[in-house]
Amino acid sequence: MAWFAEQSEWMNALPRLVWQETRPEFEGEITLVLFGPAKQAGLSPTDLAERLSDFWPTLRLDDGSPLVQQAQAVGGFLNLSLTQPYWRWRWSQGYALTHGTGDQEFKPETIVLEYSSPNTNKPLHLGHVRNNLLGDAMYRILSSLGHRVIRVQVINDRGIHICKSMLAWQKFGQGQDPRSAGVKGDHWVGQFYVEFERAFQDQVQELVGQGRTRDEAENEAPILIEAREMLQRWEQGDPEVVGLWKQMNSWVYEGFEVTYQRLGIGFDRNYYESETYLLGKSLVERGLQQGLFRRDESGAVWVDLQDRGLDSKILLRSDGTSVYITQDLGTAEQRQHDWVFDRMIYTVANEQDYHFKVLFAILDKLGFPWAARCYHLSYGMVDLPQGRMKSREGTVVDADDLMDEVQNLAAAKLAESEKLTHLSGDQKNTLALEIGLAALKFYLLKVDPTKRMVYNPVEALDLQGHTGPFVQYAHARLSSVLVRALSESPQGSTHANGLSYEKWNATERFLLRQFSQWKPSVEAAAKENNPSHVADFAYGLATAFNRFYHECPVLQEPDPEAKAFRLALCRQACTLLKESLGLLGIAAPERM
RNA sequence: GGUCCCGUAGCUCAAUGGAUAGAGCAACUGCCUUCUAAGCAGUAGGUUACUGGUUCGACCCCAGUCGGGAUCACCA
Repeated sequence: MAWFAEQSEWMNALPRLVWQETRPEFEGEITLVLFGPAKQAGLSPTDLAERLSDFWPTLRLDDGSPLVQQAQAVGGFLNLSLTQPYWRWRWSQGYALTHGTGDQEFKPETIVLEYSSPNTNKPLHLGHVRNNLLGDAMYRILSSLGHRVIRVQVINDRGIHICKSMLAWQKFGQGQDPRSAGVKGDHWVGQFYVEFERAFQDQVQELVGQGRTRDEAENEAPILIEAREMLQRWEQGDPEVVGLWKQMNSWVYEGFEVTYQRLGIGFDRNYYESETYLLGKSLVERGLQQGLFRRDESGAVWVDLQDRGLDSKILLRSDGTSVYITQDLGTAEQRQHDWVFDRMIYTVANEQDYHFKVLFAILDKLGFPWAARCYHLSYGMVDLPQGRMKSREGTVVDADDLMDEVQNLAAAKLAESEKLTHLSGDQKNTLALEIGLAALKFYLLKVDPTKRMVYNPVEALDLQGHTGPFVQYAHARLSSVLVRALSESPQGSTHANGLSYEKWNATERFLLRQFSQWKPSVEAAAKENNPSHVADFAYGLATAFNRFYHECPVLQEPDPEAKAFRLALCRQACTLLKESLGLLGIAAPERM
């Protein structure tokens, strides 16, 4: 709306003009909030509106037609109705994200985007699913605006946790593998992690029975000592242990890959902790030489961040081994080396807010100029209606089970429908997954990521109302109209834009107005790292279309101009629904 | 205890410091002989946790109180 300000010197003198969408209950499309400017000008809002009344008619489009049809002051608000020529012009400009007006200041960036990053001792669960969907949606949103986005994850493949699974497999696995046992690889390895914990707890109980304290028992349990020995042998490169480690991890990766594919997400590069932790150690050594860190009497290395309002943090243990944050330092530098990124985004749950403050502070202390361009995309935990997920109580929602559930529900709905009886079994399965995933993805993405949320299975599986399938359904109805139109008239009116039609009704105009929200919604989502703005757009457009569909016949419309106009509205609505769903990683089936 | 986050309809969530705080679910009314009823139209549901402050204007900003969560490991 820059052209308003450019038109008038004295309007330029009024700072901080606030524009907003006119609320539906008032006439007009765009509203100028007059309170602030009125105060600056020493006028009452009504007086200011009066002074402005001569101004609006002077605004013209390039072809000389008027821009503002009517300006109506209501209290401190000035509601402007824009002319049909404006909307027609706006529509003719198209709604593409990467072209068109206002792009002068846009600079494409190289963005490293980390998400998922699971441990390799357990299958993925609901929390990972929120993480994955957020990361995937941000990838799609940032890419759609023209950025180069590199999707990465860090694989925590090293450490005591994986040794526990390895040891339990040696003891209880009876030489079986996922294939022979008929279990998905990540679940298979997860089972042995649980087996380990069980055996460990049994041994602790026994030791406590023999008179040890719980702390002593937890330190002395033979199976834990064995696991620690295994970790040492791994660090020394013992071929047998390393071979087993590779085997276990490959089973996990196979399992993860199946889950990722079904969920529809992927990565451009994996960073393995086992490959970057040494790099982290050398960074710490360098900082030590530069006097940025200090070594205490026991030999442990610390960084003091009290000058930045943070505490001291250990970087290397007294035995010289690295801790969690050490590998993050190394991985970060490796990524800057690999991609020379402008920005790096870490999609990690908000329980690690402090960890990332510390990480970025250390990177800054080490003198990396890009440290300030690292960002923690922090998201809230997913709770169940009865509270937090707890593995001990068996309430963890498994990602694969979750997808089965949503697919089965959608399949049941399809089976009772009489619309799609001609589809094959495979086609129905694919469609059921697309619809089920739409429900799941939309449910998780429509919420502000920073907020803790509740996953209620009953609501998440809903296919009606404020849901993904609702939006898909609008798209399917549109597709159906467009297919029929095409078969009616293969080259004819389907390509006319209907722009000469002038008798728009309120419903048509409202639908057209929605289109203009597309780019602002995507830009807001990118700026705030919040895909819910895109979900909002999709839902709002679907709602506007449903009303239009109900009130305005398209194919039966006798007036050819009106029909062509409505068909053009349908084509645009269909495209934008599909694209907005696409940015959320949701399929847009043509029938359902 | 220190630090950080959160508290909006019965439930789940919206609302760049702006108009009468909006949706969906659940409840209740209507609408399929008409392009897909996974839809549309409507009714009902609120002291935005509480108390002050700033402002022409506060769910939003500030202070305090209460309630919930996270974090403060030589765990990852």
